[in-house]
Amino acid sequence: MGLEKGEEVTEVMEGAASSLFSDVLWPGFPINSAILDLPDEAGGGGSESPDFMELLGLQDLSQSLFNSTPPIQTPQAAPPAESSETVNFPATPNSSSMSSSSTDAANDADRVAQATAPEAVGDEGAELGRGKTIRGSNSKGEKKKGQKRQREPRFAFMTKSEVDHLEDGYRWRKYGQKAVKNSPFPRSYYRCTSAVCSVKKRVERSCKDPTIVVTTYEGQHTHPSPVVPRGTHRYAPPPPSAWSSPYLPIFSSCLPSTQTLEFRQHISNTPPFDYATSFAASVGDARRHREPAAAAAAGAVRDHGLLQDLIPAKVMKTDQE
DNA sequence: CGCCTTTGACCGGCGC
DNA sequence: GCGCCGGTCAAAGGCG
Repeated sequence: MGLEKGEEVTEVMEGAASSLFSDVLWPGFPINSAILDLPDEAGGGGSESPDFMELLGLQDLSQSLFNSTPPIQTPQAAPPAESSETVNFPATPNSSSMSSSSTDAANDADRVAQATAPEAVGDEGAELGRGKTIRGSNSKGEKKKGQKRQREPRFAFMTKSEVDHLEDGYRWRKYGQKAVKNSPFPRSYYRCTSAVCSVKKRVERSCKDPTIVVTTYEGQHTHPSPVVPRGTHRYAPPPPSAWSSPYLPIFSSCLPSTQTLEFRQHISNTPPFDYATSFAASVGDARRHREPAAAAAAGAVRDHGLLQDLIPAKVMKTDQE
């Protein structure tokens, strides 16, 4: 199902409520990023989703983003070799900026809402599903008819990037890849490699704009984000408060009370807890096959003090109001 | 050797 | 009931 036109869109946050997030604003989050805070249950159903980007005025939003937000200049962050973009964001060395107007994203959000299997409730269920539970005898038996599984909070980032899998400080294991209908690009499925963590993420490219990567996180990391890379680099881990639940209430409080879609323009609204820190850490995980620039960039974005430099004064002002 | 990706198959939900 | 589609599993292979 997804968001139908005419369906309520409670929040298209363009500066409001930002103070809520100001203290947790991930300094490394791409300025030109769009965050799709996906409803827990958008209704499921039809795969043909409406263009909710359009619905939300994202098109205009993204345009204004690119037009009004000057490229963030960060002395530390050299443009990654992989990126041909000149507008780079320090926190995402392999991603340059963000925003999109693609219906692909809409589809994604829509699909996300309907996609996940209904058995697992919370981390436990999801993790069980990792094994045989889903296929096992109890998965069906435990599910009550007509009762859908509660989903993990999901959060979609649309990032303009040349690489599909954006480093976010966590270690992920790819467990699947599927061709997506109406899209020439496959969707990749990743799971956090931590045994105690069941966070998943999906990565796919927008069919409308192949330079845009839609990353959808599901679940909540139950461990510190900085999985120390096996490589040479490590970034400064976020404070414990950043990777445990404290931010969750904030996140939760922002979830629409009704089944609505919420689009957050991160400039004024932060991604929730570890999604933010996760991304903040992203560049840090330069692990293999990532350019050294990532490491440099990682160091560049740790300091919240840079926030002022990263966010246009205008935005900051808005943020404080 | 450990970890990761790839990839075909399988499963379940949903629409027709 | 059937078919489509998304999500997941797991074996095999690759890489450092």
